[in-house]
Amino acid sequence: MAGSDERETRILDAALELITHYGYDRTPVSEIAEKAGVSKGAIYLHFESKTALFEALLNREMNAYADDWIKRLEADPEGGTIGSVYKHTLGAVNANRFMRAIFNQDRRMLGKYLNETDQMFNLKTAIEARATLIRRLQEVKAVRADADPYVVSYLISVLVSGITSMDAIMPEEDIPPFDDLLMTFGHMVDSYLTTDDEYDREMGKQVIREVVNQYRRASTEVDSE
Amino acid sequence: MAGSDERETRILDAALELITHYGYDRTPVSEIAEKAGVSKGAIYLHFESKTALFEALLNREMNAYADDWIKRLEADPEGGTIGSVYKHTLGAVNANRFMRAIFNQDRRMLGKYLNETDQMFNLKTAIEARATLIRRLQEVKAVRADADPYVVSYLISVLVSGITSMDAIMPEEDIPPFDDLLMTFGHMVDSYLTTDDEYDREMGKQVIREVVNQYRRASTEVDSE
DNA sequence: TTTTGACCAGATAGACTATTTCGGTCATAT
DNA sequence: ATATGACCGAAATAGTCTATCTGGTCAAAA
Repeated sequence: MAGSDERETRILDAALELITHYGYDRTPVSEIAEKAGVSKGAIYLHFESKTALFEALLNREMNAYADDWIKRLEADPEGGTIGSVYKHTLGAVNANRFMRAIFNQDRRMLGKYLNETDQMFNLKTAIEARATLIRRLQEVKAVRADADPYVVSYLISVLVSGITSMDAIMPEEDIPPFDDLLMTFGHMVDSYLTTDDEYDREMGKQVIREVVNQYRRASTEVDSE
Repeated sequence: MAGSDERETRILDAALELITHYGYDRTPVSEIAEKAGVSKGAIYLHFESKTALFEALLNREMNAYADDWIKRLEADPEGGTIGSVYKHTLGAVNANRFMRAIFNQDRRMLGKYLNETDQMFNLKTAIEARATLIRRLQEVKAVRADADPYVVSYLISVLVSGITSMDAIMPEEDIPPFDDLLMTFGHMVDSYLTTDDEYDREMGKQVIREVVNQYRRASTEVDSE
């Protein structure tokens, strides 16, 4: 299977563009095929169903999002605090229209897929993953101990969701520049969660680096499976 | 006009119950009349149009919400910080289903009213009002100077909106208890914004008390106009 | 004067049909 | 083997007509 992988990519590319533009419901498989330059039947050689195709796309974009997140984190010279982790989470989510729709469970774009009984993406899982990081940072005293990890993680998720979807509620021109939101958001999280102790903060950075590396390893495994 | 005021109240009560339950579009004036125990014509003696009725209700609920907010603030022994102000904002919004829909611009409940070109409620105005308080607190150094009032106010509004509407996106059982959210939210805002200096904090409490009193006076004026 | 409810024009919902579109399959061609 | 596109049944959509309902008015009753 030489060009097969490349073709699958082309199909997913086509699906991504059409779905982000017209939404899941209004994107027929036939048009995905046309845009990808293959026959409709060929699509069913790669994917079991439209739902499966969509979930493959979701999987790919999820990894792309994670890679972007890591890249942002590593590029940040001041990165390493919990605030920066979430700051770049927010940045990465915002940069990917598809993932934005996923995190916000946007009906406009995801349409009938949201009716599927067991979606592969689950908000609670995402919140819990973030909570785990907070918990580990608490263990090394890089995050204040009296914060409830799940509650904090939930609030941060609310913020990420809210910030990346306020344009649906409010005219664009009343929304502050995204970079300002990013910065303030990071400061807010940091000043609430990060401890004052220099030593503990360094430990925190290490933990975050560990988690990032784990994440990177996990995502490359998935890619080559 | 003796019982007229009382009747207007009854009409608004009926409208509130029907609209919060069925939404603006699916609540006919005739049903409001029936529930209020008056004729349909009578409603048009009190209000120019369905829209005007709705806005009268909005006005009333806005004041009720403000009163509730003040009551919560005053009942809080630790109240007085900016965090407590927003904590009780969140509490008051959450307690009023109607205001929740307003702050979140909920299409389900507000229906065609959202198409009205100039609604009396404007999110930007609300955000700017909150920003003004932050600005005044900065003047007396009760709030850190490097925070951009509009951006901070915007983020807080996103949180308030998000927290009171996540149930649309997420199953109830995955959402932390509201009181936990309230507390953490308050702490977060405080630890980011409130300064360490004891004296400045006292000044801050005074400013907040002033604003609250102004607010109370303004709202009673409206009530008796 | 105050209140009512019959009344109106326009909007909405419902029923029903005709047509198109869609996800998915499979005989055929390459 | 691999890929195609005509084809299928189911479902959505568009179109049409009708009956009901809605916001708002106003002559008449209280």
